[in-house]
Amino acid sequence: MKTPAASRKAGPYLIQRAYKLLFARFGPQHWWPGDTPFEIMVGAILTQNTNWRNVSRAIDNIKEKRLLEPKRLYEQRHLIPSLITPSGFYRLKSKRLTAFLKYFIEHYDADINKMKRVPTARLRRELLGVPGIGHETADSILLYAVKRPVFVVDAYTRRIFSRHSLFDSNPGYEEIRALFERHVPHRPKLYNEYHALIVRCAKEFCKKNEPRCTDCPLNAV
DNA sequence: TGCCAGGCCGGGT
DNA sequence: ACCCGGCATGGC
Repeated sequence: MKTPAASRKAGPYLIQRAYKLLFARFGPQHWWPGDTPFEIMVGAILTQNTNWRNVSRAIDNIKEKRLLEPKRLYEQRHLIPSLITPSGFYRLKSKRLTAFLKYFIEHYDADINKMKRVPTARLRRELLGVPGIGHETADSILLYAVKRPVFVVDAYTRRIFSRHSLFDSNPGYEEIRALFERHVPHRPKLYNEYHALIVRCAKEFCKKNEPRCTDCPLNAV
């Protein structure tokens, strides 16, 4: 029985302590920014490697045209590129969003409650099968729209935990996810908050161009 | 001004 | 199994 590389340093104690430090500093983050499950799914796709401010504009454009509804948006999919232009990579993302809409409509009649009857592992496989949906997007949808206890790994997670030497190797996505899910109780609310806190901390204290991290609460880990 | 932002995919080694 | 370039807009 060998210990996975990613967990050599970050055992249960560190993972839980990091959460407590982040929560103590920042408090609840009230994520995901979006009102309905469908809005969250759209946002998850549009925010790929993109600032949320730009994504927010794109979603506002969709709302203005009363198209933030799966079947209507799919019927009017020729409008998607112009609506989501502000979110960047708009030709690419139009295809990805359209592919997701098609999947959501054909498999679940665009009904989140039908989706909620499917076990997490199978849903993840299905989502990963949609072209343009990768690990992070799939898991964001699973956690924030379907409310499953899934740890979402993103660039911020890697940066924060590497910079504070909590990983001693360069673990892959699934390795990191398994590590956190092993040590965080399986409650969606907790995974929601943990991911949101990591993003908050990374934006404020753990920026890419400032390797210093002054005042970062995780300096105390 | 150049770098960055809540990735993913396809092609090359 | 990695590593890289492409994809695009808007803020600082």
